[in-house]
Amino acid sequence: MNYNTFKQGSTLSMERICRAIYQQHGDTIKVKKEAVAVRNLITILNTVLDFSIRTSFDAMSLRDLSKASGLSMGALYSYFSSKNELLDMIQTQGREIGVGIIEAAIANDADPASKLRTAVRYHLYLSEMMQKWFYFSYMESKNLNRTAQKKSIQAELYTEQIFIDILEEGAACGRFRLIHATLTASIIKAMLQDWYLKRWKYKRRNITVDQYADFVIDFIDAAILAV
Amino acid sequence: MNYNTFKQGSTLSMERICRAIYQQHGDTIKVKKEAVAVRNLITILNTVLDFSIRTSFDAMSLRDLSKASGLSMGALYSYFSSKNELLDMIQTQGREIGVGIIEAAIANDADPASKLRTAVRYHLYLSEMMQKWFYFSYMESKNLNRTAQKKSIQAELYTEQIFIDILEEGAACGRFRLIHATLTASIIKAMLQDWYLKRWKYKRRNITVDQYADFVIDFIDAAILAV
DNA sequence: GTCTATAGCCGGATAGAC
DNA sequence: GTCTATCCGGCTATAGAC
Repeated sequence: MNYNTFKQGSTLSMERICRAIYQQHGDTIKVKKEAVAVRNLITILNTVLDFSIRTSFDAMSLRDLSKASGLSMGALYSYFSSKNELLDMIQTQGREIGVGIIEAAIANDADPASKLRTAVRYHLYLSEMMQKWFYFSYMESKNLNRTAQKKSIQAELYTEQIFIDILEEGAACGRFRLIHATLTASIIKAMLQDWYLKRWKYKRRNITVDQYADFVIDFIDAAILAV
Repeated sequence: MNYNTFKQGSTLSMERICRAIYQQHGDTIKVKKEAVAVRNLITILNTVLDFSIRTSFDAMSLRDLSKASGLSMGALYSYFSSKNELLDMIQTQGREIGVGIIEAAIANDADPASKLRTAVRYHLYLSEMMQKWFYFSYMESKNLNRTAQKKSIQAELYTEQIFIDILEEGAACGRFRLIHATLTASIIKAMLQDWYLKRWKYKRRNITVDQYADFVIDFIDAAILAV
């Protein structure tokens, strides 16, 4: 499996995500023609995600968004009822992206070591394909209200748990040397996050996601496989 | 070396840092009595750093800062000439913290493996002691203007280079197995950053910085030491 | 559905009293 | 040195025309 194969086999797309958003927000989105709504949602969200990467959601005024997306202030407000709802919308959807994809990928694998490699690789490929979303989820979670922030924390802990489970399974059957599963999962997550948080660095150095994945997997293998 | 020893031997303190800031900003800081100025700077900076951790610098209004610090708007403006200058001031000072400390710690060590362990440990201890500053440097660097942002990037690459050098030295003399030095340094940095970016997580799990340091060092050793 | 115009508010910054 | 009072620009959000 390499990134191109992964990408071509994936059904994820901005179109799909925005259609999902449209269907889940039938009450607040005032535009009734699905085709129009989805088209504009794609424009809006792409613009917001780009702003977030270049500066931040907070620093983006709705006038900025209006200008950059080509939609008027009035038009924007028929897709969300406040700037904060727009933030929530993207955060919530961002969290759902890929839930299930990694679990499905590792489901049919009996060997913990191979399971771990697959989980790492799929996570990296997913974050490569959906980088803007992952970046936004990480960097813009601070401005959320308390309940939304709790959800964000739970999502972080949930994906970490996937790694903890694999690590404990591997330790139990002697495939991994005895290591602190929770701490190991934490730093694995840190390595995965670095890929989408510091894309500028890896781009500048011409590191591809395949190289990064191979490297991280080798590094983890060396650190935890039983001898 | 453990964290307590490190902490007690360190001369770093809010007082020292603020005195340095006061001396470097003699032109913009209108308050002439050093004792008064330093005392208020400590209050101001502590308040700002706390805001950054709880929400963000952007989300903090100067009225918020005024209320929380107990200083009036007018008083605040005798310590900086604009909100943006306040940001720059903290960023610049934050970057200087600990430059030299890590280099000094590893200077007298001949063995690359031991050098690497020391660099990791000192970096973690330093970021533990100065967590607010490290957090601020990382999270609030996006709002900087272009020149300040370049400096921030250079600082990131500079500390990374320390690790690259150690890794290449160790690979050259056969102490480390052949690994991609730049990528290895990157993920080591990611592990170090996780400590101060996700303090809430480690606190919740009762992981101390000593435990984290021991763990990370062991993990890296296992991954890169030649067999 | 989308636009323009504008209400109403909030935040950064300053002037001048004490 | 520090305060209060105030200016003014830019922001979110809405009203109403097309």
